[in-house]
Amino acid sequence: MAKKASVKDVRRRNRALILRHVWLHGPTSRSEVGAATGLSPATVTNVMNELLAEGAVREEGFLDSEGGRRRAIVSVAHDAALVVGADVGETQIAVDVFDLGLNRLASRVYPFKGRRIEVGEARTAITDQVTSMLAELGVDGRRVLGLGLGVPGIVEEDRQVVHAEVVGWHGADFSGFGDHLGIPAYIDNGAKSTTQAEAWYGAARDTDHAVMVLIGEGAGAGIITDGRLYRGSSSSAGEWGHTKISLDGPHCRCGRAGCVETFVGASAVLNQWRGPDETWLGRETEGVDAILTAWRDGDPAARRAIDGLVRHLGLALSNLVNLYNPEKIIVGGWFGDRIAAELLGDLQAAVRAYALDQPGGEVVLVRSQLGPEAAVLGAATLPISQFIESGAGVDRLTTP
Amino acid sequence: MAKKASVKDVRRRNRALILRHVWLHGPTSRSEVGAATGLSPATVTNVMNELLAEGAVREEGFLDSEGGRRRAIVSVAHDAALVVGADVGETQIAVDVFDLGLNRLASRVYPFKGRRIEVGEARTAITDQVTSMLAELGVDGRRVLGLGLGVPGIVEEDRQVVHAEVVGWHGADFSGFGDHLGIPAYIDNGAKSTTQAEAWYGAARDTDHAVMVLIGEGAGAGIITDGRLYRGSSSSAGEWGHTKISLDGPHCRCGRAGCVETFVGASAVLNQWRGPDETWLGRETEGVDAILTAWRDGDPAARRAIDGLVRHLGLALSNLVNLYNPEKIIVGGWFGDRIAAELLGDLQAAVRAYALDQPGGEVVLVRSQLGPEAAVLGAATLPISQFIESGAGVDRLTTP
DNA sequence: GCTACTTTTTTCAGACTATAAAACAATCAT
DNA sequence: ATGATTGTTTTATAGTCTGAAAAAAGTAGC
Repeated sequence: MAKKASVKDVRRRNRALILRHVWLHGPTSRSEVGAATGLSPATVTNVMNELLAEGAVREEGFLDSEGGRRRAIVSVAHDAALVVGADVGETQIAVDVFDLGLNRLASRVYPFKGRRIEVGEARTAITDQVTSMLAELGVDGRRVLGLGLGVPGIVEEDRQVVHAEVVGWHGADFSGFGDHLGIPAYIDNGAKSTTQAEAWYGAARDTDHAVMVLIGEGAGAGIITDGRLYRGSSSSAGEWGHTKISLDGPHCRCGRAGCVETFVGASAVLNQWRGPDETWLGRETEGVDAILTAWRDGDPAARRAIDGLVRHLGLALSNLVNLYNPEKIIVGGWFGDRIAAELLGDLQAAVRAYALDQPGGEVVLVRSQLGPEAAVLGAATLPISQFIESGAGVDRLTTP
Repeated sequence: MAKKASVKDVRRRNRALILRHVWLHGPTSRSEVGAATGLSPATVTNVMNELLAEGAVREEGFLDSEGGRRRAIVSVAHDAALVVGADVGETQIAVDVFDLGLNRLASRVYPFKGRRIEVGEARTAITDQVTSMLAELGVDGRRVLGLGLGVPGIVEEDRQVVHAEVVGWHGADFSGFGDHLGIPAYIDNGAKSTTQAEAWYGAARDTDHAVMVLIGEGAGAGIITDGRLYRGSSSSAGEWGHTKISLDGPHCRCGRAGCVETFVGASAVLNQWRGPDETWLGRETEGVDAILTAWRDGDPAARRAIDGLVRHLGLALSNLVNLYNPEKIIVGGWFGDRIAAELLGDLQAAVRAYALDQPGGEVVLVRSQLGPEAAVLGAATLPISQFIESGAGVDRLTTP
């Protein structure tokens, strides 16, 4: 239930409010922060002085005068620390190192195309990459604010345990991960962290209520409510890919039938087109190029397959619309992005047709803005999000 | 986005915290409130004195000593004000008057079985009933804390506009309702307010994450997250009855096809049994008795129909499990209650089979506890909920 | 260069909060 | 009776935001 409040919570919350504004809308000025947050100038000054002293933000230069005293520019102290983002995708693990302004300083990829990856291998691969990248950059682990990890499946938030039936992870334990690197680790479902990235820097900027769907081989979703990621009781909220839209549809890799994935996933659509005999393993992207070309050329089988995709995806999205009533749906993922490029209008029409009038009439479909980068970027937002929401009470910043 | 905080918010929140505990777990004592909320004894005393002075709570007697000073009993000041709950159901409007302890003081029903009710008629009926009930009780409107209204369809919270396609209400305007009665009116979707009642007094007591489904002719749902009703961007969250589990299922009264309602609603199941030629209009409850009897007697057609119901409902519920990961699912509504009485085990098994292992393995299905009373009771919780969450800053209480 | 005005930022006093510690109150056990 | 125990209130203190006043740093006109 709800927790008690004390005066200290007020400061923590207002610190977070101010810090978030500097982070997402900065560089900015004190007066603008005051206007945006509703806090009095006195409080803004007060809090900002704390943040400056702690090295979380920095003053750099002035804005031109508007007839009076110049506004001092405050921005994130980019180089006060580093963050690491790692994303366990469908075919590779990507690890990037960023500064606090989320500028990419280093990037590595660990591919495992065409096979499953075990938990142990994933842990080792990430640890090795981070170690060597930091060594290359000549940086100590203590200068890293945190390591964000995006993984498939359901993440139990407190226990750091991952359940990803479709890749064979049953209760995979990630607790203590990052300990021997000396870096605090944060873990979340990849679709959720990717959604966070689009919410901060992409198509869902300044949107209070949005749903992002990520479609590749599988399908995932992230839900933004009141400007924040909605997690539900144990972070399983949004396991949309395995909600069912048919009692007896195609067989799914989760062991059940009728899942959304089996209708809108890339190879599902390819199989609809050319039948289950032709295997697309390892060359799904070519396949998708091919079907889209065939579709444009009027190939009847491709038409049928794409038409079926639009209808099933429209229906599956309309369920999210009825249940969450978002202002926007962002379509992403490598396959989702290609579909959106060609079919956004058709999809929008299908969603309108299937959803109830009121929520359906208000929702707008858009294509993801950040593309493939969003996943790693999103993972890196995990430590930063934690940093901001906690009110930045961390001593990992190098005070100048 | 998030709002700024000030010291006054601290008080408001802690007042709400204390008041909620007295309301839901009272009668109680100051020390117990302190233990439950985590607040210091000093703060509890301080806040409690305010609430006593304002007439929101009352001291009545003492608990037996446990080896030291006796604990003073504090409880809700039952007769400090009244609340009215009104529920627009599928066949009738029910209006009840309660005291603040939610003891029923008067009750009225306005039936409209077998036809639709217009918005204007509903408004008039409710107004008339409330007026005459208050007159009968000899109470002035100013002594009423508020009027809670549960309606079908989607309620836009701020604008007080209702969209209920299935009963023909398109943008029905309820703003200003209650004004000429001199009573503040609060309106919400009936499934949501009913869920609130079960969360406060019924099967979802002390449960942080629960989903309640209400099944009658149609189907609705209410979602409890972190102990509170989840509303989404404009209160449409939980429009489960018109999510779709088939592309080309039976025709729905909302004008589309494949809706959950068309598989699990009462007459849908009856039609499955005896075919669409036999009409059950006006005698659905008899029909349900009949099919359940036939099912127990082993009638093959009844078996098929009930079996289909279990599978479709299990699937539809599993989608909610995957999306919200509740600890409990409460099955209610007049038809849902009968199904639950007979088939809860089968339903639970079906949900487990269709949902992902992790969320599915944890969820428990239970039958609603409050029965048909829940709807009106839930409507009455709307003003009370508002009263509590606002920190009880209202001058409608008769100070003794 | 000087003055008047504007805009931004800081300082300061005031009003509220929660809390820890101490005091007070009321009861029980011996 | 007396001391221990439990519940409640009082008191002193530290932390919070805010409005008003002050200060800082410009611009514009002359």
